[in-house]
Amino acid sequence: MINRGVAEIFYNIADLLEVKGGNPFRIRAYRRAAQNIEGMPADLSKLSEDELMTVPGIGRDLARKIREFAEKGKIKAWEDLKKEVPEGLIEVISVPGLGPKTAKILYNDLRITDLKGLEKAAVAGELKGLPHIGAKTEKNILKGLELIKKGKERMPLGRALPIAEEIVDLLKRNAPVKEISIAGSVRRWKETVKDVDILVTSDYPEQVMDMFVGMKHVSDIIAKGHTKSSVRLSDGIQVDLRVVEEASFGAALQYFTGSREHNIKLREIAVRKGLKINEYGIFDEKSGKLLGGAKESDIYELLGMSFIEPELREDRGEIDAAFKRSLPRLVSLENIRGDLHVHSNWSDGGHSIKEVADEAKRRGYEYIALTDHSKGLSIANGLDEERILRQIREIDRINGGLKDFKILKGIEVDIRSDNTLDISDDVLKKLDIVVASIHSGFRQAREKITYRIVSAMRNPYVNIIAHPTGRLIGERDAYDINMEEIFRTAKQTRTAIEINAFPARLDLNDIYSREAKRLGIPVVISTDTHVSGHYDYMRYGVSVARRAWLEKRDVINTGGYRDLKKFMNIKRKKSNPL
DNA sequence: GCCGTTTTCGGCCCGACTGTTTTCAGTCG
Repeated sequence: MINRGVAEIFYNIADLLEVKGGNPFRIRAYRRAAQNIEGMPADLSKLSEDELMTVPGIGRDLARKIREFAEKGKIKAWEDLKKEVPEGLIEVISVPGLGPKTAKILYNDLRITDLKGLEKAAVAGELKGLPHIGAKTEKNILKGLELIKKGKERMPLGRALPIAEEIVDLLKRNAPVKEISIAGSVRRWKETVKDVDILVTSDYPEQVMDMFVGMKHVSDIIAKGHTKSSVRLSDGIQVDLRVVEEASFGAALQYFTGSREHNIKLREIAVRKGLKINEYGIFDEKSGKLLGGAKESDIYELLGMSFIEPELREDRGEIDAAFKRSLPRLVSLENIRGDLHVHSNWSDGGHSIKEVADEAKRRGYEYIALTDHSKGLSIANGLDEERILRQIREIDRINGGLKDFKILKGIEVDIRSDNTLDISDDVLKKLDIVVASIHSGFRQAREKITYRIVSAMRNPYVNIIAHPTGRLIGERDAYDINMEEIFRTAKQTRTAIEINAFPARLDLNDIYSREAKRLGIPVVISTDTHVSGHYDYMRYGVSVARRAWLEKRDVINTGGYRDLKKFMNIKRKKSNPL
């Protein structure tokens, strides 16, 4: 799989060209190609030049470069470019407020080629006096350098969304706002985000801005204007607030939700139709007449397409589908009828089985699968065969006292490093549902780790593979596995793949989940709940499914208890024809 | 560098804010 490598090279070429001051559209072309490659589950190295050219954003030239990389492991044009431009300059333009033009001046006039040199010159006060650089800019550059040292780049959605919701709540209560909405990548539920965007309408924009920049946790006011302000909170996250007129709210919401690529495409289409879109509305190009923009749907309607849900706005085919009126009806949180990955205090959960069940029922679920850890995870007090049998009896007893709710007897069985499961089939077959997952040996070779998962799926009692790639966002990469083979086996064996809703996991991710749907592989969305508050994470799991274009029928736990039992039995019957 | 029911060449989204500037360039989203 060379996709990741190629995408990184294209991003790098774009950065180098930017520092060099290249054609901005050429730079955009590289970034767009890189982004599209990242969103592709198919292995690039297996595609011919002509096949590559069918990928949006890849033409003859980039197709050749990809083939070159696939065959020789390097790209000459990139090697040449690297010789030409000092690589440290890429870091230099990563300093907030410092762009390619300034970097060029710094390089030409002061021979600054990296962050170290930049800091030295800034501290010495050598920057001010250069064209377009004064004392204030120099100070801002020093500030930006500090920020980089703290290493605040992208943060997981699980951290950004609660912050966004808190600020929305604060503004609603304390500022004269009318309409208010989260926008940006948070509204698209992107798994990591760079900043938080909030949009409001108000008759008193100045008051809203004052209130906003005066919030308790604001450590830095980056900008403050009539319609737009930006602050940095003490934990490093940047929050942007925009105030618009009510007549523009929809257009602004559309615009500030992005993604950038999605918006650029829409605007290009608008231009071709003699229309103009900006954050204030959608206009007739010639007369300048406002045609719409109070509602977000105005934009899509006037372009002649279906409304596109924010989660789909990544320029991954949604615009074509919206024109053809063939967008999916996305699965929603309300569709979820139970949680199939839940822990109790029998292993490392925080509550008793009864408490875990009561909480799920209170939230409107019809069932849960109790899937405590198995003995391989001794650190989590995993269950051995004997305790599993005891737990089965205990669940039967509790189920007897529950109305309109079922606890499925399950286990999160450990797939050991030697491919075996750590619980015998004799015990697994007594359970309603078996979830299998890897908790050790992450660094094994690709073939080996793939084979472990494939072996688990071939076990007739294993229904679901939990957190299939093992990644922890921002902490640990996915283990090196052959997803194609895993998907193939999942399909053959009728084993479901989990979208683990834990915000640090979101595993499968959106791209693989979309591929799973394309291949017809059953998907479940589960929270991996350890304490009752974790049930709240379901919305993150659903967001991954929505970003993957999944519909209700693609997700097993949107069905009722009977459907669920039916799904589990298909595999057992298939494996045991008698 | 990509792309085409206007185009195989000449386009390529659009505006806010800051800081350095007397009218605008640079950066950002």
